Amino acid sequence: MSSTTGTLRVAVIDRDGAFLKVLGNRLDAAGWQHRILGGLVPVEELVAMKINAIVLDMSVLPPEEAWPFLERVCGMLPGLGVIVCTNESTVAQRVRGLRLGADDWVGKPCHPEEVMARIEAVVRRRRRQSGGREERGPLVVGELEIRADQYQAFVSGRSGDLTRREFELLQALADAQGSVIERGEIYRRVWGYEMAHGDRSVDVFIRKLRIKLEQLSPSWSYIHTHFGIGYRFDPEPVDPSAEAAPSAAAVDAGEDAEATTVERELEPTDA
Amino acid sequence: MSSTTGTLRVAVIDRDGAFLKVLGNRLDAAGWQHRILGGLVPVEELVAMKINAIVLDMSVLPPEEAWPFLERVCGMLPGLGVIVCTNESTVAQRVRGLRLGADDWVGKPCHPEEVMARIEAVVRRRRRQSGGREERGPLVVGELEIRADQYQAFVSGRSGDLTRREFELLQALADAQGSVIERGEIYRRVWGYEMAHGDRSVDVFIRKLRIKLEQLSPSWSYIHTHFGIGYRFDPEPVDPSAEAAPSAAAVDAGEDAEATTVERELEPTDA
DNA sequence: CCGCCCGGTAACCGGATTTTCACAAGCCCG
DNA sequence: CGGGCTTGTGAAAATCCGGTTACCGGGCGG
Repeated sequence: MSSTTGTLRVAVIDRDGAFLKVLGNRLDAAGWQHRILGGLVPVEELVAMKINAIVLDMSVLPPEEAWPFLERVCGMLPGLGVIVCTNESTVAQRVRGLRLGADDWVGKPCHPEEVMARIEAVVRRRRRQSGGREERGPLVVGELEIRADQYQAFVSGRSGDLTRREFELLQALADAQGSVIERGEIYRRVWGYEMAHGDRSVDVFIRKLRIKLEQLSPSWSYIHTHFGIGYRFDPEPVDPSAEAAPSAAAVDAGEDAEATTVERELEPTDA
Repeated sequence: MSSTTGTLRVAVIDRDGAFLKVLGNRLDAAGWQHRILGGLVPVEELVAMKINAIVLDMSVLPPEEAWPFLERVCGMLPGLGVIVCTNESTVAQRVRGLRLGADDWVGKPCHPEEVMARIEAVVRRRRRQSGGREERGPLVVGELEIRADQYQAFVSGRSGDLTRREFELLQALADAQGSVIERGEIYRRVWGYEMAHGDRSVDVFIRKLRIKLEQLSPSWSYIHTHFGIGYRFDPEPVDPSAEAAPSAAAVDAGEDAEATTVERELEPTDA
């Protein structure tokens, strides 16, 4: 379950040193990003933080501000998971908090692991209902537009006709923005399990993808090979002068001009 | 806040008479429909009940069945709010339950009002993203008019004679406006629970729907297949010329010739 | 009790996609 | 400059997928 959660961004509004310390450690251990806030924070700041959830101790807020703050937060950030984690409380207070929009209410003292499990539960539910993918705006790199909601890449509205695997591969590469990924890692991310020794699937799909990307956007080069390591995704304009002459020689040596991608402007050179 | 909740359907699996009585009263008072279940219930039955949330006392289940049951319920009904409400429990148990998919875990004794507030909180998370469109006006796409209040689609007043499932499928597709939806997601939205591996129901109903939509509005194409992924709903006028004269298509291929792969062996054809 | 409607399942088929192979081409290092 | 290992290529072989049709069984109204 937790594996599906991925990395979360959490804000904690509290002042209880011991609790903060131990919770902080756990959050770090889980790889979640977190930020401690000492008290009342403008809601706009929370918005800017792009967090998935907030853990709030009502008692650190000035009493007359606590409820309005909770209401404001829940109202302004409907997608945010709100877990109130506070000392003793009455049923009425808990009901009030939950009705105001809090997602959960835990009494202190509480185990940080449970707090995290509750955060997960809250975020999980929120994500599920959104159908999994929604806030993933189209990613634009070079001339390419990668649209997760379409499982497809486009250039000026033109579809790349990528198959599912090709698209997932593209996405995995693009997600790494600029860094080299090893084959094994690519395989794990796209295929979902460990690559068998000697499997060339990644290479083959890299090729298919390159072909389709070049058809789509011939003046850019997107996938770069790192010998002995893997591949790197990085859009860069291709330099036309460099390859015009040499490539022409290589190509016309063979016979299969049409089989591969395109008849470029290698023509001009010798024609 | 509670005003937005509307009427909910809740199942309670418990045997604590006093608790059931007082909770039942509150549920009635709130106008929520509820059903008391004495113990282990086949998940299929829960599916058929179309409930929004379930309140579960783990201790009424045989100990070796409790966790698997919780897991099964959460796995099969991802949209269902699951509130575990049980006697004493350890942190580890609560964490386990929450990680297994439970949305909340309350210890007994607890105030029924709080249980209800927690149900609301859980269900609220669920509805938020889905847009809570109750008063969905007739949706018009292409020639089609989708009327939720009639469970039916029309073209210039003529009914499509869609069955309930067909209509729900259409609606689910249309709600996604333009995005590709995976089969599993479609199934989840229309059937309400997790699709079993190898289930072809979606495909078959897509076909039935396509047939009826085509009868209704032959000059439009609404449902598009995305191989290996799912379907996309997007009304577009069908191109009559395309199929009328296939030979013509080949000739005028000039426009998108390079868009698709097209390894054209230019010479063989007429040479 | 009969038949029809509707949802759901099984199976077949053709086409799309993925995997696997064999070999050519490249890169690195000594 | 040559060998050894890595990557690019092309295509065949193996799978996977979706379209379609037939059929089964429950619910319902006559």
